[in-house]
Amino acid sequence: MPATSGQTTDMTNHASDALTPTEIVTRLGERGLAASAQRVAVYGFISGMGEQHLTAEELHRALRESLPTLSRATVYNNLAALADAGLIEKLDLPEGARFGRVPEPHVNLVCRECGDVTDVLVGDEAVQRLLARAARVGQFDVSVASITLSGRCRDCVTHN
Amino acid sequence: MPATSGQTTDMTNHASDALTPTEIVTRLGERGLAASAQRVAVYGFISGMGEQHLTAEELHRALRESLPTLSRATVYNNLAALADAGLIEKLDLPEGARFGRVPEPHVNLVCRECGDVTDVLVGDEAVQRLLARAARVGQFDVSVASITLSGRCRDCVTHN
DNA sequence: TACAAAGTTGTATTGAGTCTAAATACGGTG
DNA sequence: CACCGTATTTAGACTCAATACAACTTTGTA
Repeated sequence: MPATSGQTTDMTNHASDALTPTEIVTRLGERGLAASAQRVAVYGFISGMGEQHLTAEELHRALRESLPTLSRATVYNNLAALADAGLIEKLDLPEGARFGRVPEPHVNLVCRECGDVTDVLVGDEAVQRLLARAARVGQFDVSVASITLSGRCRDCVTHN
Repeated sequence: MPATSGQTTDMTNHASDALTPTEIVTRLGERGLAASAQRVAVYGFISGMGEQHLTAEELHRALRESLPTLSRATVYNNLAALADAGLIEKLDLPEGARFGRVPEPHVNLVCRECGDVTDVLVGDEAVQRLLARAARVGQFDVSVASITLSGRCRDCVTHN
């Protein structure tokens, strides 16, 4: 199964909306996170990544090109710290976790056949109301919300 | 971290709405799944489980009491088959997958501190409309939808 | 600059989930 | 009911994403 095809393309990372180094340092400071070179690199890379969702290993490989001594543990540490702080999104999928930037409220579409993960933006109000109600009824202090649909993407439906 | 506390209590499995053996066999047949003793046991156990969500290992341990030779692989095989058929729900969480019965449209609340997983039923229409829109916009053939909130449950908020 | 707290590194280790090949059970057919 | 092809089960070996550890380095602050 080509579980990861579709995510690994175009690692070149020059999306127009990548954060500037200054913005990155500021945001980290706001959450009480130190601005180590490694953390800045991880966050910067993801913030300029587009809609893709990459695995920790893929990010490690990509980041090692500019930071050759970057360790696997550090990548995992920082992904956890950034996700806890709400600066990036962590997706728990059957084949392992994937990480991406945090866009507007959205729904994740995961294709079971090709493994592709895409986002669909949805109207704010509907989601917010739904989630707020669930949190209230369940007496829950929500920190992260995640909506995921799994099935077959358009390409896989038409092709097979 | 007591990651699994709260799920492992009361394995005794006598919820009032457990399916009868006949119902189980029928439902399996409808989806083209053979009614092996092991599969019937797995499905039967989960259908009578209440709102809990257990790991594959927890289910394996519980089921072994009545089926001592039941292998780990078989539990995994059947959980995958049942989840694919939509007869049970699979939840991909950071610490591993958990399985439960499929109730009405609902939101899963996952506590990061005690690991507890609970469901909140939500009005059908709101969710359905939201998911339908996402599927249409993303040109996606949906088979499973999952809404998960993570944060702190009421007990953990008041206790710490 | 100096110091405690936070972060990093590389390696060893864990453990959920998968794979394999041989044995067995299922369900339809004559 | 006896048969056969297919699906399923089993036990154990194996994979590899993710974590733990302990020594070392950097960051933020006074």
